[in-house]
Amino acid sequence: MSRGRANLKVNQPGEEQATSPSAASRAKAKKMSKGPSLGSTQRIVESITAAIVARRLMPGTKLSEQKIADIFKVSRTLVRQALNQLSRDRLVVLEPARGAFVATPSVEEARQVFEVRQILEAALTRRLCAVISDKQVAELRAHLEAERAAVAGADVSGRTHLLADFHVVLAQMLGNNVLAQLLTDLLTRSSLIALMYQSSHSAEASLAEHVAIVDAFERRDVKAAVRLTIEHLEHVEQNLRLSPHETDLAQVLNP
Amino acid sequence: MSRGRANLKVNQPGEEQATSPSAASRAKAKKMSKGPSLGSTQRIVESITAAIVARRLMPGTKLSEQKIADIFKVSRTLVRQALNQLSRDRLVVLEPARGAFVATPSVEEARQVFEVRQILEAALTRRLCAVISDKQVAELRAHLEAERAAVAGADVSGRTHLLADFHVVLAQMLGNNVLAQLLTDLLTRSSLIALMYQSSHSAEASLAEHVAIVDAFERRDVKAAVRLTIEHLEHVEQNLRLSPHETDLAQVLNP
DNA sequence: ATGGCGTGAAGTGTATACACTACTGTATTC
DNA sequence: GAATACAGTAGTGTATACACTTCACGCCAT
Repeated sequence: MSRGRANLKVNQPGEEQATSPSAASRAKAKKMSKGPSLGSTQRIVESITAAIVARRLMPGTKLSEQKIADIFKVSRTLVRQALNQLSRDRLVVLEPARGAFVATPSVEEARQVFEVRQILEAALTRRLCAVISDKQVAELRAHLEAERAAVAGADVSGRTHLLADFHVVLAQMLGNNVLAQLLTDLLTRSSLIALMYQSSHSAEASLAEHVAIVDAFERRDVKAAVRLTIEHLEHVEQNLRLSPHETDLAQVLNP
Repeated sequence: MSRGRANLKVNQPGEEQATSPSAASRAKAKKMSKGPSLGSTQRIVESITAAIVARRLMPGTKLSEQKIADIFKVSRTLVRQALNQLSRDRLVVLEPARGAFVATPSVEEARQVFEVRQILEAALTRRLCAVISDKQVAELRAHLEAERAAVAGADVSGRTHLLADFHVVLAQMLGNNVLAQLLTDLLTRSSLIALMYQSSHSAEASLAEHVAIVDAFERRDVKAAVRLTIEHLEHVEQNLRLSPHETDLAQVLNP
């Protein structure tokens, strides 16, 4: 279960297509058939990201370059590229001459991430509510149905992904790829934060709140939609065990 | 001037310190004296960033790995790392098997960047206005004085940097490093956009608007501060020559 | 017994070497 | 004469090799 096609694409649902029009047209003009060329290093990034979000790599874990290189059957060069990329996403921390470690976001950082999310998503909701179409509401309904199925099932990884994806879908509906990309990064960090501080916010509660938000969208009730969005984020944040588990040290070491 | 402390820190004014408490304490506990280790590849990133913002590297310019490696007297390895990092910052575009080019942000991307900036900075202004101290207002006054000096002088690069830095300083005053970092990235992209679409927004006008915003801060006038911030960004955006100069091709080739 | 110091191994940081892809210029054919 | 095919070349993509830092174990001294 280590290699193969185990990567389930946790990170960018929107990908970063069309950074520049020339690049897009050029890529489209040539061959868009061959797949493996795009992402030999990307594959590693996505696998590690998936492993972190799926709690198979705990915060603080050392990521040895050579070990990862052996696992993926590539050289350290590509692994280093992947780790650098993950470092930019704040999922791993690079300590000079010491190595790469799964990030251990601080309480303060967690607070800041959620503050920025609240800012971005409140504005996003406000703007989207003004321009959303019936068809897009229907798409959201479909997404909620997928969430419902995942929550009902036992696929923890897929559930987490879908619940987070809801917010990204909103950004994409606004048509702002820059915002969508930013939000994607913040959501990935949120996932790491949630698992590190053992969020007690149940998936059912998140789903219910998503439903309420979509209901507000359908009514074009801007006030309610924004309020529900803010409250949703507050609920998620408040259900974090926001005490640095230095306390674990006293708890773990009892005879 | 190759190594040592020659890096003039163009990009992150806040740096990314204290990503995790353990990392911070560890770095502090050991030796915080030796400097050169931090940034052999960072130096290249900052130099290229500075060159782009200073209009010494025009959009679309190819960045050959070997040439850059020769210039900085390093191997292609470090240059590739730097280009990857710049790619993540959207300052350069990496085309597979073709090379790295200075990014040519589309009109649509420019619009999106400014939309996100408006969202973030409006909220930032609103929140900061509620908690800003007299001492911080004084700091802003000092920053404005530095801007005034730069605008009066002939240092185009420093002027651009200071005018952009104003917005980052606001974010730092809020104490939200995540927001500050996000805004830093967006401002760098804004600089590229501004030079690419030849902004006609004068430095004097920006400075005047910054002064008006700080005045509103001093009065704790939230409404006015937010309005002035939004208007400021709208002015900057509206003064862009928002027509992709593909027209240049027809304009340049007439007999 | 404890604390400082040197030596070794493991691992990161950088450089170099090789493989393979994409472009340029030339020759060939219709 | 124009378009296509082909070979050479420049440059990227990846792997490997080497240098240097860090950590750990052990030794010696206090």
